[in-house]
Amino acid sequence: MKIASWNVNSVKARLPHLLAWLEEAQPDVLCLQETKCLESDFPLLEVKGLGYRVECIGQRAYNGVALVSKQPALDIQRGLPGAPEDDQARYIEADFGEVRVASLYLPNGNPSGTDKFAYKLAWMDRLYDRTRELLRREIPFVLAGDYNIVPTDEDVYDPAAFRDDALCRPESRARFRALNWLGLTDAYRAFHREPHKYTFWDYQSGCWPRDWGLRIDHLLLSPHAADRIADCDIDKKPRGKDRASDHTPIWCELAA
DNA sequence: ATGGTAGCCTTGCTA
Repeated sequence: MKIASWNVNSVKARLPHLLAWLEEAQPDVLCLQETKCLESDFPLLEVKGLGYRVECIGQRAYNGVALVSKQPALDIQRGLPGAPEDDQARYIEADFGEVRVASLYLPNGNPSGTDKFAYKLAWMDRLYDRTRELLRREIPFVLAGDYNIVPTDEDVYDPAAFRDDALCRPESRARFRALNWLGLTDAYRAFHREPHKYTFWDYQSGCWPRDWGLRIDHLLLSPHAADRIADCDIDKKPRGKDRASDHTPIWCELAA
């Protein structure tokens, strides 16, 4: 079972690249972030034309997450529990066979020290609580998405320049570590130890051609899912296309 | 030299 995650930075602007990647990579479940459209505006027909189903939550212009899958999504959870007043479209979770998959778009949180940063930390606390609830069920699950967290200084091209960035702040990293210490596995790091491997390259300043990137898109696996992991990698090809997203897909393969 | 780019249905905000 192949599970992937990709922040597409507008599903409508990225539709040709999305369709091409689905055809080529053939994921069983693809988690999308920053779809940037209402659910009613998601390009369903084109995606369904490739044999995929879509479950999504959206809002106008910002955020938006989706689960694109070959088999139907069951027991769908829309939104991250714990804050009924939070109307940002950043979390959706569902069962695909016996594996539960979440597509999450964690708040960026910049600038550090503002209400946006506080929202990021509070959102991470809610994700921690949700993860504990899922672990209690003792099922295989994958938390996939744009975490907006650079786990260590080996995951950013210029650690000094990003020291005070919300993606690198100690408060952000501590919460990401706490999540991992619940017993989750960073799928990429289970297969690749080399530093300075990235999933995001800013549009500005020639970051892509210089390989100035960040590793901020992650697949975190529950123990039962980690037992089955067969492979994981970052697919850099989509980032090199014209009119690319600033993120590129990451995927993992779980043995049957 | 505090720049640069992309996407939003915007005239600034978010990233």
